Amino acid sequence: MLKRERQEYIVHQVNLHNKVLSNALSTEIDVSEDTIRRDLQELNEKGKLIKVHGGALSHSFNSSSYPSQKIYAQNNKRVIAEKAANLIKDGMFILTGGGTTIIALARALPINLTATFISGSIPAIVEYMHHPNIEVIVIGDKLSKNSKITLGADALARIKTLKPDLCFLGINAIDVQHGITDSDWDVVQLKQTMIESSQKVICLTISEKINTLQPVKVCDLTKIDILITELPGNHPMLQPYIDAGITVI
Amino acid sequence: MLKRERQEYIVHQVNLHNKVLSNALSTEIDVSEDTIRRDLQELNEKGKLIKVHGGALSHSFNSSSYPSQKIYAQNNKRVIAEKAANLIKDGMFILTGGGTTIIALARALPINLTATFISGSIPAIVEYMHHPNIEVIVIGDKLSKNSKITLGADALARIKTLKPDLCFLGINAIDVQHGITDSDWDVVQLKQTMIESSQKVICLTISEKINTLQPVKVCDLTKIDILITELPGNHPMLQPYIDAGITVI
DNA sequence: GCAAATAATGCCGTTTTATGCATTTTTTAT
DNA sequence: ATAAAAAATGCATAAAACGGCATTATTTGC
Repeated sequence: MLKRERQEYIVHQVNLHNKVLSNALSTEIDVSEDTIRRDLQELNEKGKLIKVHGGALSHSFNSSSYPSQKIYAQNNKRVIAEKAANLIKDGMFILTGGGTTIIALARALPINLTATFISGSIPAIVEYMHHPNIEVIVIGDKLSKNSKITLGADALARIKTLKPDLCFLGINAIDVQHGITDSDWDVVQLKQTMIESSQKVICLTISEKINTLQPVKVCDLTKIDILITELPGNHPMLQPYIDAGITVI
Repeated sequence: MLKRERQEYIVHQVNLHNKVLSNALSTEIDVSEDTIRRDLQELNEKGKLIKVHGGALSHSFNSSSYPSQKIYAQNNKRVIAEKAANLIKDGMFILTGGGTTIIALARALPINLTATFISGSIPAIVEYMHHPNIEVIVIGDKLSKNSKITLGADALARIKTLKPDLCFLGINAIDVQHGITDSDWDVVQLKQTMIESSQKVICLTISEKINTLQPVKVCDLTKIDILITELPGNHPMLQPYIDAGITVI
């Protein structure tokens, strides 16, 4: 079989099955694995496929191009995301909610982080999915169109069975008197369950939402371990929360 | 043998077999390999064939199986997706797997379709999410990086509690003798469970995968209700499946 | 028809390419 | 952590390509 012919065959197989294994191709075409490896290398350089350990993947299936929607107050959220990402260590189990701040966090994660992320937020899951060493556990249930997160009894039940090391929550309103509040009943149910399950609760919010109030109460400040905003931890606006026993970063 | 005559013979052979080997031609026509090489060189310059190390390939072989093949397969999948989309009526409960064909189906859905889609495939969910009147139920579990679908005991258990009207499966190999087969053990478990739960099973595949075999068996043909390919339903290749009692579209 | 010019072909030494094998290094899975 | 699998590296070999050159056909002009 001619080299070119063989390479055409490989590309065809990749496009057909989305992936190929080097050893399978080797026995199939009856050439050494070295030859296959060199073929994959060349085809990879030509951009015809993506070479990975043990085989190759089709370009189309892997490079999922989801339009990364613009995030309001992007810079502030990136600051927050980086502070939050620093708290995550290899091997941790991490539960996250949804919202743009959490997506910013997902994007700020070091590419080689080895951890397990649990979430029902589709946009967040898409981000986690792109990290090779992150295991993703999807919380299933009915998908809420507004928040793009799964909400419902199933999701609650599943979260109750977990004991993650950290829980990251994007919050919509926080106030010394009323604690954390939100606007959507179902989302509040979910957040409450997440808070109860987790060993450590970390709330993320831009300072705009500090000292604001929403109709439905999530929890008191005592349930929160860490609060992250884009402001420096010693900013006067945050002092009341430090006084309430929260670690403010 | 005249030069012109010889070159015409070579072109003829290339068009007939899609490839020729220099040494074969040399012994066949009984001229030196140098002559053959020079012939191939000239024919290559004239665009009659593509010269490669050791011989030559027909132009059609190259162009049909390389860049346009992708578009070709894409078009086929769109044809399949449209046939499949026609089966979906307002109000239905629909369970879908993962894979590129299913994503093509998700994209082919009418924008105002009112139905409930259940899936563990993240790319498919992302598509469903964009339809305002589609309710999405996410099947949760550990996310498989390769297939971008949730796999595991939880997913299986959840699916067993459902009785969807339709189940759309993208399949990787189908054969009259062995039924549907696939390459990944966990994916097979999932597909089996989906098939058992559903009232009607619809398999989607490009015709290239018809009459092919993979190592792990999913189910017999008897479990399938409808088979959709890009070919017309009366194509001779599909007759055996019609004989097996499957509705072929 | 014949000689000169031109083209085609085969041969040969050199260079390039393709491939497999052995060894070391890296990655992956358990 | 450790063992197995795969990748990278270097090397050897064989096949093929290349370019020049000699020989043989073929054409062309007279």
